[in-house]
Amino acid sequence: MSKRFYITTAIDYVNGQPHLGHAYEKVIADVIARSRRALGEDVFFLTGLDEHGQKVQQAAIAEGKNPQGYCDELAAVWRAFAAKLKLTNDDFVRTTDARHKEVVQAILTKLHGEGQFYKATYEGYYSAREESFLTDKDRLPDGSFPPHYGEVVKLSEDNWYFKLREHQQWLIEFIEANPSFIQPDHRRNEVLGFLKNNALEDLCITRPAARLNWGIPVPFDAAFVTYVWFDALVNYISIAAAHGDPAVLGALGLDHSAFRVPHSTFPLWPADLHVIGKDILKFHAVFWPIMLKAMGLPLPRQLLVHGWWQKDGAKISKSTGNIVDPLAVIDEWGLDAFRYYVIRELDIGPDGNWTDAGFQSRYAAELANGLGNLVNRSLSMLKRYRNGLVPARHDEVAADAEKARAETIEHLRNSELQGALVSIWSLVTRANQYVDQTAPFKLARDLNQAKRLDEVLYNLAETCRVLAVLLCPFLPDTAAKIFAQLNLSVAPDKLSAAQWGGLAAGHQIAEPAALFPRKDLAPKK
RNA sequence: CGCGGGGUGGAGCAGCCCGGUAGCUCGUCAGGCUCAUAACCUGAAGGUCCCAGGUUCAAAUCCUGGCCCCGCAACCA
Repeated sequence: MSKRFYITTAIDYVNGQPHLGHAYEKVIADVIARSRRALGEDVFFLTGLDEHGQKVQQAAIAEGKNPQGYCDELAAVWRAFAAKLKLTNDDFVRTTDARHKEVVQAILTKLHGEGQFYKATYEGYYSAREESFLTDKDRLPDGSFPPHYGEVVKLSEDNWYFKLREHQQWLIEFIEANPSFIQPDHRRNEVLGFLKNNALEDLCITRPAARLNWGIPVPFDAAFVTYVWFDALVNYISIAAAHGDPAVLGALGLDHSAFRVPHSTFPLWPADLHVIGKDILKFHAVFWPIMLKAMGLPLPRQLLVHGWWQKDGAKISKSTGNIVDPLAVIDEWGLDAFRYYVIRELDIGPDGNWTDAGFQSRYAAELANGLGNLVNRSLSMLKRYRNGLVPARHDEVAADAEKARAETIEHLRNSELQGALVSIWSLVTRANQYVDQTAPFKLARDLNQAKRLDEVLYNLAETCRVLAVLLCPFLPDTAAKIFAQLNLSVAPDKLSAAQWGGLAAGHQIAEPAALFPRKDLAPKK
């Protein structure tokens, strides 16, 4: 079996409810996953949850639950969230999965055996209330610690460390030699600047079990559990191993029979794309490559780093209530409208600004009046003037459709999702102009123009079909509706199907219906 | 001098790397059309491209200095 296109999202920390930022990242990854399938590739799309750590343990206790039960409940919420977004993920990892723990422990055992870790004592100021060490950055200008930390005491603690330091130069050279490894470019420059101007500290990879027991036990030292990065980041390869990836299994000396998977080989690693937010860039661009190098595994091909959303020009914050609830938006406006807005409004990289007015504007102008109205008017005329029977093929709009298809494919190959939508909409605009220029509603009144009317109606109907194919990765529900209205039982989800001329003469279409119902403009609330 | 992003017609953005007619969406105004979800199409008005220097035949774009916003460093993608 040839290697699949392996794409991941960050795994979310199961410490609350999903919000806009989570939804955004998942939609990006899903559109890319669907695009790659549409381009004919085998895809493996992984998302999931990070469930260990102090905050989860505390939250569980605060609710009178055991941590696993607490995680199980939230995992159900997050799985439902993924389903609501219609993510086409092939697996859903939880870091409390036995399959994941097994790989984490195998890695720790291997690297420990190779002398990659050492134990050291850390001495610092410890806040019992926050259960964390404080640094000088936490101090107030007068040198004291803010009162919300409670009593701060000097404490020393043993932990295990991973030798990051010695790989610094290698990593700089790698990133410089592989400009596409971190995208967009300014994020790469940011990492290089950091690496060139700072000496890496070795990475603390444990927490004393006495202080934190909700974690994966360190196999060579029972007094410790694994601390976040050797747990969370590893999900990208633990799940590959669990599916029988030969590269990971081989590097770790594991046997695929441990995972009871049917595949003898299931090549996934290296990942083609890690989709992440800018906040975790350092961990993915610095810690993760060095961890992989130590394990003897190749690095992922690309980190695609997206920005953050603001709402109405201000930071999104639970505490101030300045939030966007993706589930509420989806319930009110539909999933595709949500997916469209976040991809169309904000290019992958910069920060963006969610406004309800902007959302409604794009819904009305681009979805309802642009795409929706085009499909509706095109199919309505075909229905009215030709009883819904597709006329003989005619190629007047073929060149424009082909241009949109070629541009869209090029954008999708480069994960330029916003650009792809712009290209698709250029065809929507072109088709609406075409209606105006050819005026089929006038041709219909003149029996001598019957042939010309046939030509125009074919061009419009076929354009609708091409649009539906191009939209599949972005707006799966809408694409399906257009196919249904065209009475095409099999949704052609491959971009090759967007080639002009797919509708057969004499084909009977179904009933047209509004794709994006107009909303009363009266603002709610 | 902690790091990073940004300041472009009324609003939101693209263009900047690789100088050469300032572009897009929304809004406004005028016209056209009536197939369609009061949708669609055409045209117009509207800009000191933050400021000041510099380089250049030519600067939104390159260089220097300054001003101002916003993130990260604090639960959060």
